[in-house]
Amino acid sequence: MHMKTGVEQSVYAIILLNMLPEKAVLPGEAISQQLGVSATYFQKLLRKLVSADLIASVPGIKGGFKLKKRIEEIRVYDVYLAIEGQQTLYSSSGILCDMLELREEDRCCFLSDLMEEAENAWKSVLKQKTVADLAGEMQAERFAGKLKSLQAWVQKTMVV
Amino acid sequence: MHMKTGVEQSVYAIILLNMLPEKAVLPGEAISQQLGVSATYFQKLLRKLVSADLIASVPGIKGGFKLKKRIEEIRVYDVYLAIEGQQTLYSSSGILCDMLELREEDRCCFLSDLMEEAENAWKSVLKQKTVADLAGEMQAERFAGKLKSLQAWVQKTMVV
DNA sequence: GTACTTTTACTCGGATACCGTCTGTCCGAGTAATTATGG
DNA sequence: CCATAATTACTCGGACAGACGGTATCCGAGTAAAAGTAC
Repeated sequence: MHMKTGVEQSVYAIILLNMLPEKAVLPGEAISQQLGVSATYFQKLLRKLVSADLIASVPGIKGGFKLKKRIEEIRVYDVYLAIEGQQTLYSSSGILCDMLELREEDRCCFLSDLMEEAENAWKSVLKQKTVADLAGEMQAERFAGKLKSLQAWVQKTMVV
Repeated sequence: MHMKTGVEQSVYAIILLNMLPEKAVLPGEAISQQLGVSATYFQKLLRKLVSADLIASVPGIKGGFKLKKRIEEIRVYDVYLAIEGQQTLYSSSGILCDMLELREEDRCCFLSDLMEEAENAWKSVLKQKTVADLAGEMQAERFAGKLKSLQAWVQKTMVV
């Protein structure tokens, strides 16, 4: 039971894309290189973010990716959902029902109810925080220099 | 990202063991048979519950398992911890630190903090509910007959 | 110079392989009650 | 009848095989800008 690595990668990719000026895009390979992750695999994740309508893609030469929403409108939960899908953390295998030999209409699972409640508590934390909140925490004084380097890299690497 | 099936199995095994009279035990194979799960694999899970001090084992002929704690004192979280271990749901791969080229002492991850907060919210729900609470929900009128059958099976199957 | 073709560098989606973890099986060792054996 | 040995049915822990999902790679197809070509 472990979260996929793609969620972390996606969050920071979105923060990178947020440094782009209007109409500019970043190629997928450049992003993955900056993040230090597998290029071909990360492009699959980028496509998931496109499907989830968080980022937009531009095909062709001078193509790449850019934000579709403002990061203030992208909750961490949205990124999680885009990468992990909407399956629940827990799914009952129906042991209780089998033991009690319940009919179809009587099927129930007290454990499922509890797990659902727990999962909702978990999700609600992820829904309260936006990627903008995280980006804001990076504005601390001690990161200023490195942030500037990153922005310079974006300016240098972006196209159009 | 999915919870192991062993958690559900363990919870209902504990509820079964709770039907035992003092000093009686249930063999591992009988339990797994009642739950309808793989016998050899489930015995591994039972040993995890023993290690976690939730149940006690009696070796030798006429051996088996019985509760070590009262189910009022066993939180669903304890069962989860016994089966899944204490690893966190999320662990940072340090992408942010790598991008900002932070020194060892400056390492941080805002995402980790958020994920930890979310995980704590999730855990707290599982800590609030005991196995006794779940067993109590099974006392509903419509289950009375089947519960009695289960108890009869326990009486028939237990040893000592 | 303009219209057309070719090249280039991207995204897109599927097929496929790798690898770690969860699930499941098997075996030898330890344990304790029962049964068998010998005096 | 009593003490000892063998049998039996469990737990214990490790080794190992299989299934599955996350990770990673590769390829052909589509797309659009740029470069090249013909008139």
